[in-house]
Amino acid sequence: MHPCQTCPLRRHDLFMPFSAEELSFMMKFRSGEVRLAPGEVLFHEGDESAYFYTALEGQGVRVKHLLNGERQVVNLIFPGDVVGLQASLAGGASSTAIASSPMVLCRFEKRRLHELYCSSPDRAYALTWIAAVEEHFLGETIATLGQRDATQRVAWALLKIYNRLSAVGLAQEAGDVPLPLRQRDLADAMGLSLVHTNKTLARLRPLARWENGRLWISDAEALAEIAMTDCALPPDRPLL
Amino acid sequence: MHPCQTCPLRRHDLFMPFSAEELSFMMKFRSGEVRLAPGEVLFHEGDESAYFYTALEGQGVRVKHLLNGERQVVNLIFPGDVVGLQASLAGGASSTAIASSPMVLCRFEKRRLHELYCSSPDRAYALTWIAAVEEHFLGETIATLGQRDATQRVAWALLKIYNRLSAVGLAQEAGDVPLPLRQRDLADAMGLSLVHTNKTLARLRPLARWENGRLWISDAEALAEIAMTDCALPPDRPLL
DNA sequence: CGCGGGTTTGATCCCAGTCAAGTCCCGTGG
DNA sequence: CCACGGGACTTGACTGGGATCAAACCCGCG
Repeated sequence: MHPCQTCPLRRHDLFMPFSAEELSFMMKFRSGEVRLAPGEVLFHEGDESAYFYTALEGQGVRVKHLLNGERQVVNLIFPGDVVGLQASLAGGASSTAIASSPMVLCRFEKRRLHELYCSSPDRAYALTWIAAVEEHFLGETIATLGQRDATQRVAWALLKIYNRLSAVGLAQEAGDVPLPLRQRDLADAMGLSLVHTNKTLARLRPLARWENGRLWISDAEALAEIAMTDCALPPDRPLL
Repeated sequence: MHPCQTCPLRRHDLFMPFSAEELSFMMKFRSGEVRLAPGEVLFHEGDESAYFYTALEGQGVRVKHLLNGERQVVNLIFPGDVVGLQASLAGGASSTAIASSPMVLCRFEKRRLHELYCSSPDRAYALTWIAAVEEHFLGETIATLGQRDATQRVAWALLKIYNRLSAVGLAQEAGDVPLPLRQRDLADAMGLSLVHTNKTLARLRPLARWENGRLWISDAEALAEIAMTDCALPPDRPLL
């Protein structure tokens, strides 16, 4: 019994793809469990994988490599996330999945996906829903990379990460969440240099501290103010 | 009979979500046709739309608005694209869809989506597939915004646009494709200022020209060289 | 003819990338 | 036990790509 089946999973803030009920249903389709040590690779970009996964424990990153050797972290992998579904469907993984901390994942066979679509339309619908949520998030990331400066990007990322992790019950009493990544990972995710990311984190220190693999948010309001999350309505449109 | 039903639709370069056969099947589920004039809005971000669409003719953009008034163009809308599926599923549109040229779209009811999932698993599978492809593309966009400089971004965008449009048969004899957008749109898509986008386009003029709403590519190879599309394999991994 | 939206070009400034040290910490081996 | 080395983090100095400001220019249109 994994923590993710016992902790109160909710579709919180569009961040929790699977409910506990859904997860347990999916368990019938599981084809094994995968355990990764930090730095181990789940799949490489370009791989035509026969599997996709849901993350149960630990954290990782999905990265794309460019010809010049640069890395872009496309997304972080947290407990509850579905990983590699895109790769299974769209003919080859578009990114490499790497564990940042020890991970446990549940493995499913792409082959049986079609079976799932036939036998359980509701679950199939849920899978499409998950893809849609992912798409929503990637859109937000694009807006962040395209329009916000370094301070806003980092504030946005820290808030997103904190909310996502506390939504799956990983927040401790003291209000801190585990975040076993390197600053290099955050830098590559936000399209900033390592050095500048570091300096930005230093400036935000009064509002949020990230040390020893744990993240504290002391002033979420101020962070949100800085991050300037997108407005739901276009400026010229009357507010209701 | 719309051009998109007659022209040879293929799943080309991951860019053509619907085959002609699939499209005609979906036609049974259509609930009407939408025509938009340039500048008209299909849906606003935040809207809880009861519909989603496939684009048949014309082009448009999907934009996110930020609190400071900035715009981010998340994606372009071309004939064959599915629009608003994400909005239908993930509870509210994450972006605003606006027509750049006169558009014709086919409208579907979100309500009947579930029906589709029950009656035709294959089509349901195709829908998830479409979402996965979209996710793939957004990931590439993230890598572009995060890691590439202005010249690379513009070269990448022009190539993508050209390939996408010629894949749906919109290329003329002379090799030009229609691109009725403003430079402002490309700038907002690539996270660059309008001024700098313009200067970059000027520098790329020998390789690609974009005038009067039409785009010519004269040296695709050189453009690809500049764009440095992502490598399928991570650098440290043996090639096979 | 004048107006407004889109495009072009030049001049200036600043955010963030790059280079280069230096610190802290932990694991390894003499 | 301490010396050494390597990896992550920190900090300062310098530079440059792209943002910003400003002013034309080029249409189509009322």
